[in-house]
Amino acid sequence: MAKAVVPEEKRRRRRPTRSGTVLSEQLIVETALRMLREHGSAGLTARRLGLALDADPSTLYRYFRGMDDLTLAIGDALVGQALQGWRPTGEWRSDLRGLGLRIHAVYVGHPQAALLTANRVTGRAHELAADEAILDVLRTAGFPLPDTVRIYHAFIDQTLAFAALDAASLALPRESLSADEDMWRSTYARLPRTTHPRIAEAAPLLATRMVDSAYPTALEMLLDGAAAQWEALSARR
Amino acid sequence: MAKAVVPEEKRRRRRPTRSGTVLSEQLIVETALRMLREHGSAGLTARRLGLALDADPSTLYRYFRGMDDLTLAIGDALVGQALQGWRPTGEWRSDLRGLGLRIHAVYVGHPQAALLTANRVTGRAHELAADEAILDVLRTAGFPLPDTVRIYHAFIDQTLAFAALDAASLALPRESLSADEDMWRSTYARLPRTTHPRIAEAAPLLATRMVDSAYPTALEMLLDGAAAQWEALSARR
DNA sequence: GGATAAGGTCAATGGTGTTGGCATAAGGAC
DNA sequence: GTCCTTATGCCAACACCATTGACCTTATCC
Repeated sequence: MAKAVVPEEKRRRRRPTRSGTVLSEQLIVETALRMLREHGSAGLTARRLGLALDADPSTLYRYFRGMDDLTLAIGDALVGQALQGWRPTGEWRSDLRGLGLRIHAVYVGHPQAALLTANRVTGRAHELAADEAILDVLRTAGFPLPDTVRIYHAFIDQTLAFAALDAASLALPRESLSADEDMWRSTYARLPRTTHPRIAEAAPLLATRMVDSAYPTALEMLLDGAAAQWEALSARR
Repeated sequence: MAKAVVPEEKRRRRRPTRSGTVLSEQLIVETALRMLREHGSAGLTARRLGLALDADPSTLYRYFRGMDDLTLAIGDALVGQALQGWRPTGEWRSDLRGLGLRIHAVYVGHPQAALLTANRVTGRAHELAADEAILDVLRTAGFPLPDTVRIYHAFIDQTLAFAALDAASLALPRESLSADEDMWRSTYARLPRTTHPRIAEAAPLLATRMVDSAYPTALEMLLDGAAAQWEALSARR
């Protein structure tokens, strides 16, 4: 077996599978995303994916070096989806806010996939495009290079970190096999006031609060910090 | 086989394994932590853990309901380690800072384990104790219940989210089997200026910056926000 | 000292990713 | 239109995984 995988743009022969479907990198990733949504983040297996595609599992290795490579491709597809149709307005603050919320929203919209990919560095095309876009927004706004890099770092890490965490809390309760079933109701709300008074008094509020994401608030605080820096800069000019 | 696992405090008979070692929940978790550090986050398997303990893999099921249950126990051990020796000073701001940095530090100190556990809700003793402590700090400081819950939510989510992300970037490069090998040097630094000008110009700075964690900065901003709220509160009194 | 059952062990089941060898048909050359 | 090359799908096999039911040994209690 050839160790190297033929890159998508070099593919010429499109031989249909036994049952007639014609494979492609895109079709495989899309099917994988659907399977993740339906079967949970542990439900993506080579055999099942082959079954869903009406193809032998080993065929996947003509398109990806392995399941890990496929995982990275799925992650990059999410980033690409987030960037789709986005255009810079020229106002750095709303541009960053838009990018952050878009990325976060797409990940949260595919929680099972996000769980697998949110803390991976893919190095693939869409991820590079996103990084380039963020850096460009900051540089175009006039931030010096060191500030640009610092803000970029905080921004992208915060976005991805919250995306992963929020995805996890969305994905896990639906995992049919996972034992994490609504821990907030089953455990926290039933703690006796004598041993855990603070949790007990806060339990009702916690139950409603913990469902929402803290990301929008945290993002706005980060943008506030960047804005303050920009003010200091223009004052010194 | 009994479906129920005998809880640690109920264990009475301590029968040594064939090779003489005496098992316990604590010993298993400690061994698992060591294996995670040595073999990476995918290197913790029942078979290998059994081998390391000189016991049959199936013995583990006398102590945990399954590998997932063991994972939660590992996570709770990390939280316990973070809380060990911590005492509230009465100054809410430094108390929260201390708790956040401690939790983050322990997770980052066990990256492979953190990767597995950081976005799980264990509902076990140490996690409950940590939540109780955070809530108590805020309530004792005089925050009303709704504010307490909101700040608690942002604080714990941000801490765990960054812990997971930072752990991932620390753990993956050492994963022997993972293809993610120093992506920043191998891919980002070699991008041509023509297609990715912003990444190209920032590459040297990025390479040094991206190694550090953005958590301390983000934590301080969160505390600033909480302090501003506290000021507004005391002004209204 | 004997009874009881906790807890360690064995063997088996059905799942997983991955690979080498093989067959077949797609598409270029003429 | 026919032939050749080889890309690409398929099959069978391998080594690993978690989990479980039955068995047996021995620590602990009375």
